[in-house]
Amino acid sequence: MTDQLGVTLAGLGLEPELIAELEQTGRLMRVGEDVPLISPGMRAMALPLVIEGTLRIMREDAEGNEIFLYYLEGGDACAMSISCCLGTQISQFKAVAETDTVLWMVPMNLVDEWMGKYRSFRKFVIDSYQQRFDELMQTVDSIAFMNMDERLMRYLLDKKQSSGSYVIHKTHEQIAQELNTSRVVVSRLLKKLEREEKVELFRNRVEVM
DNA sequence: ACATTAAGTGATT
DNA sequence: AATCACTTAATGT
Repeated sequence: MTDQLGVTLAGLGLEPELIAELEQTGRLMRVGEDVPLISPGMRAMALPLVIEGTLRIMREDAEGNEIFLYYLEGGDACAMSISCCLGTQISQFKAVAETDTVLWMVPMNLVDEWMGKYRSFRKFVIDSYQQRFDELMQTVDSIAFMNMDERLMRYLLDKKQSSGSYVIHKTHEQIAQELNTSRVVVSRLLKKLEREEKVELFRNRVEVM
């Protein structure tokens, strides 16, 4: 078995001492596809670093309506859990494994300590925060200013990029839930995109051209 | 063969 | 864009 953790950490540009600490104090966690990692209201005890797979980050209201926000991929840290750690400690977001995912969980108290101790870690956290913020703003834009068809197309392309595959294994119903709209609307828009030859439709599957 | 789930579509608001 | 109502197609038992 290859040391995927080592590979991931090496790509982050961190000090060797920090990497050693990371490897010593963290623990491995596997999350199966569609298994929720955290829901709003839960307390985050550790900072998840994605080693393999993808996490889907969503906003969810009390009625269970949810909106897709962005994906976390290999090498990404969950910036929102850092805000949990430094602030209220209560999650405002929902994270679900999009595929089978391997995570390296780092205790929150150490995250705080390392921010002061290691320059590279401070930069990593801030950069990661900046990246998430940018993605979040794109999503805000798409919800506020874009039509549903543009939003859908953006969602499909986003998914394509994060998974590295043009095949999307989701039902119209699932897509509708993530965009917080109705299945009928998604079906209609997908059909339109198919006529424009931007996608191809199958049962339980959408292929992006 | 029957039930269930996914997807397509017209009409209405 | 949302909802209803209905149809058709695919899949599971």
